[in-house]
Amino acid sequence: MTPAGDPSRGGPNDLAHPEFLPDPALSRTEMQSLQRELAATATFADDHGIDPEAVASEEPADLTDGLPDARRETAPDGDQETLPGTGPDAGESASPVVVGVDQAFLTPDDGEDRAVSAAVAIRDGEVIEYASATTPLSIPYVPGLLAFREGEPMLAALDALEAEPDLLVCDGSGRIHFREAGVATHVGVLLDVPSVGVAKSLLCGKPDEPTAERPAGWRTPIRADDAVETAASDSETVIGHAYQSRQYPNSRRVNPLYVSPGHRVSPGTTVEFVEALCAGYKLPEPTRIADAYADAAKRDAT
DNA sequence: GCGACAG
DNA sequence: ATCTTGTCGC
Repeated sequence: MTPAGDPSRGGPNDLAHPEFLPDPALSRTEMQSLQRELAATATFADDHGIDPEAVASEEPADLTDGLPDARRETAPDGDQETLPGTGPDAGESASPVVVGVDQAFLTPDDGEDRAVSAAVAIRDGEVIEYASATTPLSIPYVPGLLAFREGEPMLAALDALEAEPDLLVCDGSGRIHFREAGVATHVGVLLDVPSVGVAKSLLCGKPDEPTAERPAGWRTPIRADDAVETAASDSETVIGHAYQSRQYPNSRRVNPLYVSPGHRVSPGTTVEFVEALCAGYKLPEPTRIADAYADAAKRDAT
C-alpha cells in the first residue's frame, strides 16, 4: 500500500493510529487496555460509501488449477502499468477494491514460528494484485489477543500491497470480541479503513436463534452476552451475525460464518458485504483466494 | 474453582 | 492454525 520512499505519505502502512500498534511485548493487561481504547475509537456504523452490490462476485474463482492470474491494468494509451487501485480508473467512479487477508504458518520444526501473511486485492470480482510477507511470530495464540500475534504479519502483507483497500475482509472476529476489539477491528482502526471480520466459529456473544441446520442465506443476530465486558451494560447490542453462506440441499451440515463489523461498517451492512462476496462457497471470495495464496506462499517458502 | 474461548 | 488418506454423501 505504501511504496517505500513515497514522500506523499507517512511511514509504513500510513497508520492512522500508530498508538494502537499491536506490540507483542506488552503485558497481557496492557494488551487488554489497548483493546478497550481501540474499541472506543472504532466506529461500528456505516462510513464507507460502498454499495454491497458493487463488490459482488458472481462467479467463484477456480482454484482447482492454481490461483487466478492477477489482472494487470494498463494505462489508456501506453504500455505503462498503473498501480492497481490507483490508476485513472480509481476514485469515485471505479469499483471498490476489496482486500482479503489470511495467514498460514510455518511449523516450529527447528526454528521459530513464522507467519505467512497473504493479501489479495479484488475489483469487479477479479484479482488485481497479490502480496505476501513472512514474519516471525513472537507470542502464542491467546483467545481475545489474536491481533497481537497476527496483527503485525497482516500489516506487513498489506504494506507490500500497492493497491489501496476500500474494504478489508479479515479472517477472525471484529466486534464479536470480549472487548469489541477483534483483529478485524484492530487492523481497520490502525489503517482507518472500513473492515469486516469473518470467523468460522463464535468467540463470544449469543445467537438470537439456534444456528444448527439452516438453509443458505439464513442469518440471525449475535448479541453481547456477559463475556462481552464492554457492552455488558446492555446485552441487547447486536455485535454481529451468524450467516449461513452455504448449505447442501438435503443435508444440513455446514456451519454458519460469524461475521462482525471491523471498523466503519454496521452489523447489517457487514452481512450484506459478506453475502455479496460469497460466490457459492462457505467463505467469501477474498478470504478463499487469500487462503489459497497463503498456502501457496507457504509452499514456496518450504 | 469451573467453564469457555477467533486463528 | 497445523498434523493428514481415504471416503461417505450430495
